[in-house]
Amino acid sequence: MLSTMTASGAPATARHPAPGRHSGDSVRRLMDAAVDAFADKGFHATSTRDIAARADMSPAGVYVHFASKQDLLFQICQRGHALALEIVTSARDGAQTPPRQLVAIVSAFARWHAEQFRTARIVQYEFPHLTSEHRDEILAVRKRIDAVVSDVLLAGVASGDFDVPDVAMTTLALQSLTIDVARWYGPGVRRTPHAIGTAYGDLALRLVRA
Amino acid sequence: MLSTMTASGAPATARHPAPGRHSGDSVRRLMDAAVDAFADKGFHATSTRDIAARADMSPAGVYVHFASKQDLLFQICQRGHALALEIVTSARDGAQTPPRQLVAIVSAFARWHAEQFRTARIVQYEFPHLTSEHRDEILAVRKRIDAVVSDVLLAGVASGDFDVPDVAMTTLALQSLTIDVARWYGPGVRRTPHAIGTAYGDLALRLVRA
DNA sequence: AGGATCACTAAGCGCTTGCTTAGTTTCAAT
DNA sequence: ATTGAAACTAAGCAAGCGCTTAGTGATCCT
Repeated sequence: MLSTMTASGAPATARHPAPGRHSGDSVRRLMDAAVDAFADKGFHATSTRDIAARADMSPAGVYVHFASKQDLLFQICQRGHALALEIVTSARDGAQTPPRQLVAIVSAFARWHAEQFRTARIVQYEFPHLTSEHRDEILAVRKRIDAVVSDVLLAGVASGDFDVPDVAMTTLALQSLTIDVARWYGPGVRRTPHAIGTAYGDLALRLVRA
Repeated sequence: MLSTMTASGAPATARHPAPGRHSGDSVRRLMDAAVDAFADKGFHATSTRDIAARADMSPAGVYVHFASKQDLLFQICQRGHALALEIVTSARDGAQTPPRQLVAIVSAFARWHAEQFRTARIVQYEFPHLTSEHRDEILAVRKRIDAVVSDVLLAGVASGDFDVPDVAMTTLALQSLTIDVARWYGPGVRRTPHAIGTAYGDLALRLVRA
């Protein structure tokens, strides 16, 4: 994993993926630190010195592993979107009928947005700050996530399980429901991510009048 | 120094601005400029020079009318939240039964989030960057908006019009639906704000199984 | 042992930031 | 005509920004 494709001729990952040393550890610590900082204060309000300090490193240490602050955001977004797509597709594949698939998708996705709300917040709200080149790459993954939901809706309409006058709009609404969890969820919310997932699965069924 | 005869905006000054000079015009131009900039790039990525330039003013001119960049954000948030509350309450007051009230509220609110998506984006996504003092003041208005929706749901459950197992969660979900419009709407979206409002009114009814 | 390569830091460069200061212009009220 | 207040600008300050450079010590490969 973590296939690093640095944009310019910047430092890439080691040729020897040697399991020795603790280099992979630093990459992980830096990404975790950046996720926390970006989710907390936003990309532009976070300084590279802030990220370095959270990872117990000097400011220059960041640039051993990442080409730039933007590169950090990009790799977090990439990893987050890949994870989101995986969650949605495997939720769909774990159920057979469209109604069950819809519930599985929405509840798993809502749960993820609560459990990993810091990553999800970056994925949903900070990714527009990427350069257009990187943004386009991410947008392609988002389209695939969208298509998974949309296809289940279409299948449900075809099978007569769903009553949906406007599939595109309902897809958007379902996404809104789950995505917005990352905005309002945080430490201090009394509901568990699991309970949120269950409740949102029910709400999704109501939206399609199953 | 050419700015005395700027050809931007309205052609002529007001005939008789009774209360105080033509300062209200500059305040408005600055707030409009800030709304555009904040919505486009985010609060922290926007410089005061950027705002000043969009308002055809020198960087120092901003500080004649606003104490700081944060003050600008605060006043935009304040005005935006006041407007949002007004839209929601007047939508409720324009209808009699809970189902009609719910449709009126959700469709008006969704429509506003599309029509004024720049202001709405700041209201929903940039206000956390306020200082905690200012943030608390804004949060009080948000609670009142929430209460309007929640009360209609409770009334509908009491009257037997709605079937809602968890009023708090459904209130949250209804807010998510409308708020998220500000995230995805923008120039280029083919649906009109009015059509979005109508569609979202229908979705709201489905959520409460009316 | 010697050399290359790595992760990492101290110091700092050039630039932009939010905001201030000192001064000019405009204009209503004297 | 003079005053006084207000709107506005040119210039610039201190601080913080992203990122680079030069160098250090540890580890690996002959």
